Amino acid sequence: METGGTSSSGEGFLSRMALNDNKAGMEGLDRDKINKIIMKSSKGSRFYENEMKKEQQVNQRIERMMLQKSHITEQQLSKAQTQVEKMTFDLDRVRDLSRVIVHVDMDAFYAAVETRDCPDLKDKPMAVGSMSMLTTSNYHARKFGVRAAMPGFIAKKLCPNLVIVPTNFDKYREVSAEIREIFADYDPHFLPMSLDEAYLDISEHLEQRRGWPEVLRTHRLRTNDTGTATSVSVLVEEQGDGLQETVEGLSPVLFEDSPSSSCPFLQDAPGGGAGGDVVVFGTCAEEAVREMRFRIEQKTSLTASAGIAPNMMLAKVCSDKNKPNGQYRLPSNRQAVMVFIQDLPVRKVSGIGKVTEKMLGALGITSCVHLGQEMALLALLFSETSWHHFLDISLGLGSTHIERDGERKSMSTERTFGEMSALEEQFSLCRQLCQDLAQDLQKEALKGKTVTLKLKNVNFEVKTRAWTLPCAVATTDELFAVAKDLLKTEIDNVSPQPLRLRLMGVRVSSFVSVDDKKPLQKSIVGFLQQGGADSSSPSQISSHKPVKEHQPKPPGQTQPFPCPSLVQQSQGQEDHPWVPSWGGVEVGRTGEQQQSFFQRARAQRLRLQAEREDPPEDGKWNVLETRLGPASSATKPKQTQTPVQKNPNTSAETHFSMSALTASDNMTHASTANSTEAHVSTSLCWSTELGTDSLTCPVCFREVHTTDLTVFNRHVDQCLSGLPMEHNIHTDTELEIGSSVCEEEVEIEKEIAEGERRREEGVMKKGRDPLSRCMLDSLGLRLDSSAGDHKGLLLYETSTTNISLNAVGLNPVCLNTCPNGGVAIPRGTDPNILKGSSQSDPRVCPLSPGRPRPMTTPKVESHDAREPALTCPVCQVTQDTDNLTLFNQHVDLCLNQEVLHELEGLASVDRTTHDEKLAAHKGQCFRDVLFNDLSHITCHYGASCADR
DNA sequence: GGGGGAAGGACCA
DNA sequence: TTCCTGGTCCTTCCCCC
Repeated sequence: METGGTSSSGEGFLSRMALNDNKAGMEGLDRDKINKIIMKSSKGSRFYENEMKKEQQVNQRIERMMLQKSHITEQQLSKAQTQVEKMTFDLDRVRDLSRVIVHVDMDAFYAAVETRDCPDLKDKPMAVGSMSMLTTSNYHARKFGVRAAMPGFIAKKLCPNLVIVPTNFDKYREVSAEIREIFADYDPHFLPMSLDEAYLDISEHLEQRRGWPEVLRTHRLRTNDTGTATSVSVLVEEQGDGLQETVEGLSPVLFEDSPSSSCPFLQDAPGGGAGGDVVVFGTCAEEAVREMRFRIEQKTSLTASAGIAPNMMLAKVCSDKNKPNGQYRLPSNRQAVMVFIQDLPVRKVSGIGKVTEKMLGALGITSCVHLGQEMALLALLFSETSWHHFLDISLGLGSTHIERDGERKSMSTERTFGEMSALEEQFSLCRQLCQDLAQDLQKEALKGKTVTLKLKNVNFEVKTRAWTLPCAVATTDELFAVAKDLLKTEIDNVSPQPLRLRLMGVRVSSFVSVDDKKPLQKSIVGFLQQGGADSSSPSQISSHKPVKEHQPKPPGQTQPFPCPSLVQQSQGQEDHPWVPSWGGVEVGRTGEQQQSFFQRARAQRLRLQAEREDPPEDGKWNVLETRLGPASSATKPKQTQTPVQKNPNTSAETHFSMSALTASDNMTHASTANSTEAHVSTSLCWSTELGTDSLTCPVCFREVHTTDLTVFNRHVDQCLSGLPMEHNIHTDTELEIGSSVCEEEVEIEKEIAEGERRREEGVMKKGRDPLSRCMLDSLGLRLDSSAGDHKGLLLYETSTTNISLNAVGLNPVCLNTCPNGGVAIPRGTDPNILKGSSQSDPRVCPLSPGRPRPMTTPKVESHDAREPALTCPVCQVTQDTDNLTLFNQHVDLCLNQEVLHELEGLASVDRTTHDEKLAAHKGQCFRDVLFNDLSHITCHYGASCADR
């Protein structure tokens, strides 16, 4: 078949942009004339330039292929031929011709619906879509070369009288639902491919149908207002197994010459078509399909075409054979299939697009018969997957089993727009997309681990950037936390030039296993964010099973952020949906917002999980700083301690440095001294105060008498690190004081490193984990020597029980003896936050001195790890297992129940009172704010930290 | 060398 | 002036084990 792909490169235009007339109603057009108009309209545009680039890439691919072909020896070819023949024999032997598969496709669906609802359009060339893009066109328009996937403005040049009707998907969905009701009568498990198309396996229906009395195959003809019948269906007798081709009347909606009332067979309908009022259909496959199409037409006034064949691939091709308003049956025998395949152009086969067509064309393959002849060559030039597919096609093989309820692999949303360069707009859109996607995910109760950002710049170059997390995410904030970092990376990559976008999309994939698809548990974080954008959204912190997953390394320089933050945004961002959260306070026109301790702790947990799966190369566990990946130079992330740069596109009021966007990720980062480490500073840039001689620290709320943003940022870093009040720095000269804390951290790190080293050497004993000791020491707490081999985790945050205890490295032995009697704080937690309590009694919450621990998890009275039975510390029921994994799962479940219970209790928290108390804390140190924040959780126990 | 993630692209409706 | 959207699958490259 002569196609635009194989012959037009020398004709002065791009073959990939040439008219694709591989569509019903487009036969016999003046392709040259149409192509000239298309090229004239497109040439010089960015789109055209990009298409040219793509065309060159395909040409290069073909060149490489041809080069490869020239090196193939006779021996190789002969060997491949043997392989192909063997495989052909095997495939033929198991060929399944027993099923009757039907592919039904509505004729020019959207256009037909619009024409039905507006009969004036019937005689006019029309298309559905916009000046930017058409989704479909009617058959009048196709005569001008106007087709789906063509920009409206080009279509207008081809056909100046073209009427373009905007899409109305709600309407199409309604009609689609009506059609699907009919499909279900023939195959309750039919497979819808889109609103207007479906595959059905009618084998079972046909078996039943053979025994049906005539009355069950009789359908009444709907009449219009004038009493004339509207059907255009044709009835035919069964004709054995020969090829049957039946072209019928055209759609009454689409075509003027619809032979509706004059249809002769209605009077002479075989099998008892009674007086033109009713139609009786036969029992064979064709009759069943005809009946289906008849009913569709009677119900919707729209026509459908259908293909009947022994497999899906052939059925699809057959449905196109007699379009519109026709059907074609390919008999179920090998000979008929092979005859049918012989002259079939490869492009007609679903799965072979313009690129594959062009590549095959370069090898002289245009029809399926060539495909079979050159299979040995194809086996040497294409991947196994590809040539196996080609072999199937050449033999007329396809799927005979309609895959029902196929599992969704990904979900995404994307938007195309005019050029967008302003950062605020980009981040705002990014958040909007995340929000839309989160809603969609919620509808299907899905959560995924891979978040992908798709960007198309004004030159039509598409980039995708993905990040895979250790646990599944689904909420707006979680998605945005990742997406915004990916976006920021791309912005940085082109900086100082703006990122000029025309499309942005967000996708989630790597959905968690079916077991985890149960309705998502509401987390406390989500709960506390009532009033936020998706307060009802479930949170996806939960990961019952310990995640055993390889944490990918950043893909080279293009991935400056190995683990995008998962720090939640707080509420109150309506004015600036993209405004980042950082350090517990958010700044912007929306004012100051508190970020909960749990949000930060959660980010730490995620980091901890990541580290547990993939320890840093140097073998050290980061306790005090946010590690952003291996420190190897090849993958070392960018330093993003960005100085404030006034963006000319944004007002001073709304401008934020990009560094602020990631500040929240690094809440616990305490060391600003170690500049050689790959980390992101918690620098904050607060341009609302640019131009004044002092800046107010959003952590301690004090004025810092400096206009040097570097100095100011360092101050904020220090505050965020949780330094005691007396060490806070409020002038330029005082800044250096903070370094003493860094030394302390270095000491702790050293000890951790030593401990890890010793552990690796096998000299460590249970309960002597240096990290635990270090943490405890730093807290002034004592480690119970019987605590078992918990990995340095001291616990007190109770609300995160939807993180598996396993995931944070705590086993039931630890649970039993852990001074907190319950839940872990990941080891990444900043000890400085905990220090202030200076508690020596491990049974007392360090955050709430003098108060009982908030965690009410009952302790196990006695336990011996050697005993086969373990008693659940939550429900107190002895479990009939000695398998710790199973036991842990049970404890997880119990704890989750507890959390749900707690959530109910939380609902009664008096937030107003709390907020008032919080306001009173202004001016106090950040640690106080954190403690106060915790009162959100604890006050329902009657032990609010704020009361102290 | 195999497995798996990331990125890009082909293809479809 | 103006060229979509949402999804799946495949290929290639690269890193890690």
